[in-house]
Formats: sequence, structure tokens, C-alpha cells
Amino acid sequence: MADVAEEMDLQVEAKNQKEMDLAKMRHSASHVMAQAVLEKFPDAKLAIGPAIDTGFYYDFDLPRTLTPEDLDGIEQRMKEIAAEGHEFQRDEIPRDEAVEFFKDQPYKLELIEDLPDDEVISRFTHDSFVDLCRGPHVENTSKIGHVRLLSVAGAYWRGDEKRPMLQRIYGTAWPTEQELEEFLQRLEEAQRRDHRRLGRELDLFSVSEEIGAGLILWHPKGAMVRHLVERFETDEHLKRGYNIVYTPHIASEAIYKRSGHLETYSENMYKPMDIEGSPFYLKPMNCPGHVMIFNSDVRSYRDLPVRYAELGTVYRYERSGTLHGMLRVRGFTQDDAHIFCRPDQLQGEIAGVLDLAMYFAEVFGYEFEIFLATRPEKSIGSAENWEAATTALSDALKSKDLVYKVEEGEGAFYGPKIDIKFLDSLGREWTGPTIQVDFNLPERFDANYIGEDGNRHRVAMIHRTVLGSMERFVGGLIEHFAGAFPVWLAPVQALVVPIADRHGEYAMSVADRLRTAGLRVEVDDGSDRMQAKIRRGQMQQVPYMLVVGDKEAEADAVAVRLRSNENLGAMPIDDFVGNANQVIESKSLELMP
RNA sequence: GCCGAUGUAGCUCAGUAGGCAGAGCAGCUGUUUCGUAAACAGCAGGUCGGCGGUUCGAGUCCGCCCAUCGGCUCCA
Repeated sequence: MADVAEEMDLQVEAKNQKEMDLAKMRHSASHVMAQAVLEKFPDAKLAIGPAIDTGFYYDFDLPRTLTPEDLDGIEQRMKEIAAEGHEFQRDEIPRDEAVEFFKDQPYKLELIEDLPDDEVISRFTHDSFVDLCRGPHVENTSKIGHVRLLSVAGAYWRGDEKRPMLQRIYGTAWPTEQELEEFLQRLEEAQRRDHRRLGRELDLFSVSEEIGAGLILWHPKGAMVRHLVERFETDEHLKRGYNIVYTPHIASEAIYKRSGHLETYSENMYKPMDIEGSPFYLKPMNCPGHVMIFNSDVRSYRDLPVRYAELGTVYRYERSGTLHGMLRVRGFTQDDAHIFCRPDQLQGEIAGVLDLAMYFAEVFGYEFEIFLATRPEKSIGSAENWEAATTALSDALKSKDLVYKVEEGEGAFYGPKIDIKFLDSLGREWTGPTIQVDFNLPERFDANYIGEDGNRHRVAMIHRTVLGSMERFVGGLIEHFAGAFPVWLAPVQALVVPIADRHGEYAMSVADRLRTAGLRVEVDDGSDRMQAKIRRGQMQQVPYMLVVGDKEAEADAVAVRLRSNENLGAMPIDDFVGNANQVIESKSLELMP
């Protein structure tokens, strides 16, 4: 038993080894791809070609833009090179020789220039292709795995928009054909779940060119999902001692001067509008408003902590090319809150937020990963404050027995933070809760409280969100559940399906009873055959389809079909209502108790 | 914003060589009244993303603009 930890270590090591092998294989595949590209375009300038989580890429400066047909040809040639089994050979060369050797490759020259003086410069050669590379590589080109080229995209040299735009070819490589197929199927599955596609198919939301890019129109069904999430969110906050506040959507320039947003955040703020000669801004953040509420009165240490929560709608400028469905928008509603407390209350307050975050993760069925970001190089606030706040964050995490990873220097300039990433049912990461300690705003707004000693003290401030924004969160939910929301969130929970016209009246009476019992119900009283009605219900991911015909009308029953394709047969209406309400009240992810 | 691609009916898409704008699904009307994932027939539906240009004639060719999609973070 003593060896459990050791066993775990071995597993971690094995996992790391596997990842390294995969990266080695993929990076080697990128070299083979570069050879194929260079054969096709002898004048190509090579940039970099690393392995990434999903495969690999290589950036090229080419005489013309690539087409999908080019990719087919390049992939074909890669397979030939792989079949020929050329050995990867490493050699080291002095810096001046490297400069001479890569004299026609400006990007490689720049890379060499940036290498530290004492760095060994190495090349890898296979067949006719030589690349500046640290390695490592697989032994020969036959070991690059099962490769598929995926897409071509623009990418700035070194990610810098002031530098040349290169062409990047993305590919993936896997040890076996089967793993490649599984990966491609996961890609398809992700496409099938895309919230933009499901948003249209399930009539949840849309974006109108005439309203404007990056601005979400919530249709009744999507709005219902959002409403239910918000209601749950609000109830939980009230239970946990938060006070709800509302702050305006626009505010005068003065406040953003004082908060510092005009200095540090103006890139994301819209141009001001003129109100009787004074500039007003659309609010990009809710914090200044909450601070003003805190400052509207003298606060005693006995009043603290104060927790202001707002489903606050903010508007931020995002560059047109970065917009993405509901996930990256220009106007969105945060489930925002600011906690004002004494420094000695920080840890407890942070623990409270963690508790809430963990509860939400559980209810929505997300796994999660936690990151603690510490003081960056450029920062404000005293070393003692940073130390105390960072300790409060980590102690709060420890008090909840939560495992976390420290990200040194990744905190905001105004304070350390905890970032929690939700992992959805496909294992993909989503922005989750964040908890930030803020040293900046209390200073700028002189936010304080009267202590036991009768003196003024600087208040401690926590900025936190649990769901992020309603747009991003609901967009994430759509993909997480592939549109099949748990019953408590389903916009339509039950679809009553009369078999023939003569059952219409009974169907209506069933629907009325269910509505009275609090369920969201629709009746499909069209002249389609039952099969067609069920099909529509299935495609709309309605959890319960209630078929009613002669037998059911006679027995005061409904025949319950679940969207999981299970047919439960006839059930007294009261039994169905009891079951459904149990599922709904418990926010179960199952369809039946 | 930048690179590339795309934009035709509510949705998915076809449209050949520049010569009267099409299909399936959805919608509407009628027939059918049916027991667990698509009944049958008919009808209607379009500023071909927008603006400008070339042409006798533009969905098709050219220019500008808008929007959408894939990227621009994973650093030999």
C-alpha cells in the first residue's frame, strides 16, 4: 500500500513519456512536410514547425497561396518520403557555419541570431532536407505515424502582427491508423456539437448582420436556458449572503479616468458618446459602479464583508476577426461580484467563492482544473500585500483540499488570481470561475472602512465571476450537452404527441395538467404521423415525448418515450409528473429518478 | 485588424460557356387519422450579402464595402 504514491509517479512519468514520444513523432512529421513543401516550392522560406496538442504545423513564406489541392499533393508526397524510411541525422555546427548554411533562409537566420552564445547549434537531416532544429526526432521517416494534413491558415511570423504573414499548414499524426481515425471522429463530433450550428437548429440564438457583429439575439428557447441559469445563479448568491445591485450601462469619463480603465483598458472600450458636452462611455466592466456603491456610505468593520453581485452587461471592443458565435462577442453579461472585506477575511471569502464554484461545476457536470497566478514583473502594490493575498488564495485552496497548479508571474498587474478551467464532456477547456484580489481600485477610489480602533483602513477587494459571461457559459453548455440539456434546463421539457386527431382534446388536457405542475410543455397537434412528431421531438432534444392514444385517454395516462430512445410505456400522469419534478428539482443529469 | 476561403429561398446546397434563378427539407393548402426517428399531392417562397463598374445582357467578369468560416497563443 505504501507504493501507491510511487505507482502514481510511475503513471505520471509514463504519461509524460507517451506525450514526449507523440511530440517527437509529430515534430518529425513537420520536417517531412517541410521537405515536401520545399520540393514543390524550391524558393520557400521556412519559419518554424513545432508539435502541438493536436498534431503539428509548419510556417512557410511561399510565392503563392496554398489551395486544398496543394495539401493533398503534399500529404501524398509525405507518405512517399515516409515509405522510403530516410534516417534522421543530427549534427552540430559552429554558429558562423550555421549562418553560412542558412544564408538563404532569413527566418532561420533570425532564430540563430536569437540563440544564446553558448547554445549548441544543431541540424537535423533526412533525405534531401536539412533543418535548423534542436530535436529530438524519430529514427527515420517511416516512424512519423499516420498523418493527415488538416488546414492552411495565415499566421504572423512570431505571432507579431507587425511582421510578415506566413502560411501555416496544420496537420496531425498518430501512432496508429485507428488513433488517427478516432481523432478525426472527435473533430467531427466537435463540429456536430458546435454551438453556432445547434443554436440555429434548436432555435436558441442568432446574430444579425443588421443588428451588428458580435451581438447576440437570444431567441425564446435560448433565453429560457439563460433565464434558468440566471435564476439558479441568483438564488445561490442570495443563499450565500450576496446583495444584488444594478449599475448603469453608461458612465462618465470621470469614473474611468479614476479607475484607470482609460489608461489600461481603452483598447477594449468603445469611443465615448457626447452627453451635453461631457463624454460618456459604454461600460466595459462593472467594478467602478460597485466601488461607488461601497463608497456611498461610511463602512464599519462590522459591515464587512460586503458582497455585491450583478448580472452586469458590459460592452468591449473585439477585433472583427476574433468574433466567434456566443463565445467571443462584443456585448455580454457577466455574473459579476465584488467582495469588500477586511484583510483577515480574505481567505474565508475566497474559500466561499471556491465552494460556490465547485457546486456549479458539479451541477453542470464539468470536471475542472485550477491555476493560481502569482505576481507578474509589472505590478502595483506592496510586496507584503502580494504575499498576504497570494497566501490567502493558496490557503483557501488548501482548506478545500483542492489540487492546483501555480503559474508564476501570470497574475494581473493589480493582484494575484485563481483561474478555474471547466473541462467539458469532450475534455475541452472552457473559461470557468476566476477569483482576483485587487489592490488597485481600493487605492484609486480610496475605499476604506472604520476599524475597531476607530481609524480608517484600506478595504480588501475581490473581483470574481463564477460562470464568466452568460453568452460564453450558455454557448459552452450547448456544446457540453450537445444540445441535450438536462431536464431542468430544457426549454421544452415534454412534447405531447397525440396519435390521431381524435386524441387532440385529451392531449391538450394532459398539457394543461403538466403546465399546472410547472412543466414546460408543447403539444404537436399537426396532421403528421406520430413517427414524424417523435422524430421532430428527438431532433429538438426534448427530454420527454408523451404519446397519447385511445389506451392512454382511457387510463388517464401517457406513454413516456425518453430522448435516449427508451420507451417506458404507459404511466399514470401523476406518476410521470412526480418523476419529472423529482428530476427537475434535483437538477439531475438523468432523465428519470 | 491581418492572411486565406466563403456568401444563391427560413435551412442544406446545385447553377454548366455571361443569355428567362433550381432541388431537398421547412412553410402553407388539401387528402390521410396512423402506436414510438420523415404519409401523399399541390401551392407559395429570391433586392443571388451590399454598393459601384464592364457588357446589348451579370448569380456568373472587375473594384470597394459588409458579414461568416479557418487561423494569427502552443516559439529550431
